[in-house]
Amino acid sequence: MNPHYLYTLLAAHYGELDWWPADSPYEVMVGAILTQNTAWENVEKAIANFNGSLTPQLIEALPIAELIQYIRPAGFFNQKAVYLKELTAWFKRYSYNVATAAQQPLDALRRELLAVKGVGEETADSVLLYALGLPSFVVDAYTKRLLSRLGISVKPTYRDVQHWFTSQLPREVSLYNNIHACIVILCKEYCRAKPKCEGCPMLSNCKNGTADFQKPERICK
DNA sequence: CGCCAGGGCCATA
DNA sequence: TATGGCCATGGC
Repeated sequence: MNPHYLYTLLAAHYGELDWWPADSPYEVMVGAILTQNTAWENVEKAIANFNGSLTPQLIEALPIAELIQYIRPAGFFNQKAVYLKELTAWFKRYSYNVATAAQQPLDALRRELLAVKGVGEETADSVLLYALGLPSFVVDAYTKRLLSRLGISVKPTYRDVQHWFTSQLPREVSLYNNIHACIVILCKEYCRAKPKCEGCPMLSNCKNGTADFQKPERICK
């Protein structure tokens, strides 16, 4: 199993996606913070509280106590309110303009983001890839779990998993975007902590968490 | 009732 | 550098 083949399998079922459930790049950034260890459905409730007026100007102006009320459904609201303020302050360096920000070198931007309180590796890469459109590969809990269930022996650290993909794939935004998108969509349905395997194109014999992915060769042609 | 969810910070060794 | 406790809501 290699990343190219894995992607072939995923794309065969989910196609070419241009993904991240948000209406604007800034909403991607907000979603990336709010979804930290949180069910996406709760993030949607929080974002809906802004009634379509979720802008960096609003978050900048909003007192923390009020911001907390907006994002309450997403949990961890005391810290996340601060994190949203911090990330928004970072974005302001580029006049709240993703095209301006994206002109900077990728590695410099990544270091900047990692220096923002509340932004770790996954959040940084999500912002770079899905908000700025830069080729930074995103690794999340689903990605690690998928590789584990596939029986792929990679040390489950962010760097090692990321390297497993990027060292063997072309450095392309659309490819990075689609791989992570397919993994999230597949895993939301079938690769939770307690897997639900009926109908999964890649799983078989899942019994109460001990399940493993079927040899993909036997599933996809 | 308990487990889980698209992490990250901070204290400690 | 590598663990462990902590943060909090809502769905099941």
